[in-house]
Amino acid sequence: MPLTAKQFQQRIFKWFDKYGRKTLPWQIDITPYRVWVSEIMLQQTQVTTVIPYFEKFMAVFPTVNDLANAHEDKVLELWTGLGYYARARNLHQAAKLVVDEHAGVFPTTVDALQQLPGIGRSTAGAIAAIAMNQRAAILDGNVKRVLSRYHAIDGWPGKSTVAKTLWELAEKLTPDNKLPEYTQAMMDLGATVCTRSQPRCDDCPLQSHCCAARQGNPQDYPGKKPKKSLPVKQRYLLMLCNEQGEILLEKRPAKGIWGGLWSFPECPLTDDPKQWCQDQFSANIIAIDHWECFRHTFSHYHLEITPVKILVTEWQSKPMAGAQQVWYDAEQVQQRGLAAPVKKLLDNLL
DNA sequence: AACCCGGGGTA
DNA sequence: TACCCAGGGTT
Repeated sequence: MPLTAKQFQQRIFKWFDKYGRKTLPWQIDITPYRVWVSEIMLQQTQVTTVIPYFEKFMAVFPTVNDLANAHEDKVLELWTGLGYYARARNLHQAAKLVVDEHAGVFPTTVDALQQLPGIGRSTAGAIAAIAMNQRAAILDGNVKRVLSRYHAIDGWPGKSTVAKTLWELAEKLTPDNKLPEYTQAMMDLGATVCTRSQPRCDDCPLQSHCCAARQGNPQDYPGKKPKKSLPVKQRYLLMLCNEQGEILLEKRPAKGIWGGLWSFPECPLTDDPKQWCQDQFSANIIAIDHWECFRHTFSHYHLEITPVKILVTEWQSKPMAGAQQVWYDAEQVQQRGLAAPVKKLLDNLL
């Protein structure tokens, strides 16, 4: 016989009292703003990575008002290295909406929260449950893993039928009280016991009623995403340096890869970077140095980057369509939002 | 190298 | 509804 919802919750609460995490930065001084920022950062990113970013972010933007009034460049700078930069742009946009359309007060229903950019069903549920003690379900990666094992639910949770089943389960098991504790407990259980590989079933409060544990194959749940082979793109990244020791960066368009971040000018591998540089910029090239090619992988393609360091004089910039280009010194470069490989190259350059 | 992740956008 | 897009870290 499966556990009733009440019995399930009792086991979860008892486990959380003993083993749950209670001193994460966003669990201290709980406010909707702090919970919201933490939940956005925790999408796609693990707790240990998020902590220093969260601390820095809160030091610079202590309130939603501070964030709303910030420049996007500053927000992206603080996001550098976290990835999925649309999260930062949505966060900034949502802060403006909270200030302009909700008088600086977070909406208090799941539906209203979900209207804000970057907040979907699970994140809305987490904010409502953790910061507002509302009866709202979450279904993040941890909870998907716990529930799909507990009920041996086959199939990849990215499929709508599987997601629907999991959401129904999550809603049914959500208690009426102590929502912050329950929500944190489910995430903690997935993060520390019901882990993706080598789950510690002997330490799990649900073991005796877990279908996957009984079958002896918890690692088979949740079902895996169907994989496809990734195409490879090749690019030169042109690290243009002038005689003042400055470096040319250009702001990327808001949409697409590395949206809104600062990067090096790119040229296709089919072109000669020296020729391309002269054509594009009417630059006088003093020295050119090809660095070793390396690979950066996105979720949908591999990018093979060949960095080329080019020392130029007699700079005549031809304005490129929509490209904002600026010469930065070593100091200023660090204060821009940068994609991880660009940051790595700049670190080597300086 | 394979795998994981919550939400936005589009056909 | 069913895809595609987006970037890091971990295993």
